[in-house]
Amino acid sequence: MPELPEVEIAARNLTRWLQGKTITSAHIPESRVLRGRSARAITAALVGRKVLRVDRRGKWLRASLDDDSSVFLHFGMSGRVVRRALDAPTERSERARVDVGATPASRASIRYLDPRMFGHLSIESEDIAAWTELGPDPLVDGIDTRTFAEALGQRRRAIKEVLLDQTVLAGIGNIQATEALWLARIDPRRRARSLEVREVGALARGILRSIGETLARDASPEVVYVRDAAADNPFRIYGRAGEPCPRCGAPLARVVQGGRATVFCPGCQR
DNA sequence: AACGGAACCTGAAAGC
DNA sequence: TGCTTTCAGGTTCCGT
Repeated sequence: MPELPEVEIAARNLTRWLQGKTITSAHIPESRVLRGRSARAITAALVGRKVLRVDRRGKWLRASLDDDSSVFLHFGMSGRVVRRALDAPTERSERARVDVGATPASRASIRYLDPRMFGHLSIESEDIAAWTELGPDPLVDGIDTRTFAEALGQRRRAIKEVLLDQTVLAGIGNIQATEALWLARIDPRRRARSLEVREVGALARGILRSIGETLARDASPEVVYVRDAAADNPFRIYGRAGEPCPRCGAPLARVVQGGRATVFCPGCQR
């Protein structure tokens, strides 16, 4: 379930699990998530390498290894990383596994799971275009309103669709775009270039707020009681078409833009 | 160049 | 209950 906040959590976890550690073994079956090299070649390139650091930009992860190569990982729609005991059984959706740790207490198995296989995993000697061509990352770089406004001013498409373009801002997905537009009271169907400067500012704040709240929630999962219905969907309007707008009470509407569902409030998003 | 739509996949939930 | 349909938080490619 990966937009920027989830990938940021994964980056923090991978840093804790892998930074400074040497990969003692790797188990990688052939699958379509692997790019450029065979499973066998990727496995061989990983074993014996130390992980120097893990970085995130947008929805991409980059693990720098001690031979100047890097692992690039993208979660697609259904990717995630987990830590398991060394002897935990292989899971159906397991696409890659590396084992680390020199001492018995520190040994662990880090696994990339991805049932739908829309993700990407590759080893590269240079940064890939998908990484270098990303726009500013809201968490890493912040959002400069002037730069953002200039980018939006060149686009004729709907603002919602433009927010999903990773070269404008990196890391925004369907949920964050939907939530941020609601926070900013902007109709997702408006052309990007039609936004006033103050609306661009409101949108930038909405994006940072939505990402920040999702991140805080994901980083400190509260105990959720089974009977608590709100636990299912923590978002303000995403996935809530037909329900009353939490701000003005009008029924939330659903439209499809660029093949993706958009929920918005016809009452207070203008 | 820019746009809409299809394609790539599996699995969970909703519908009948 | 069980089969069928729909939908999913992403990206890329293809034809217009």
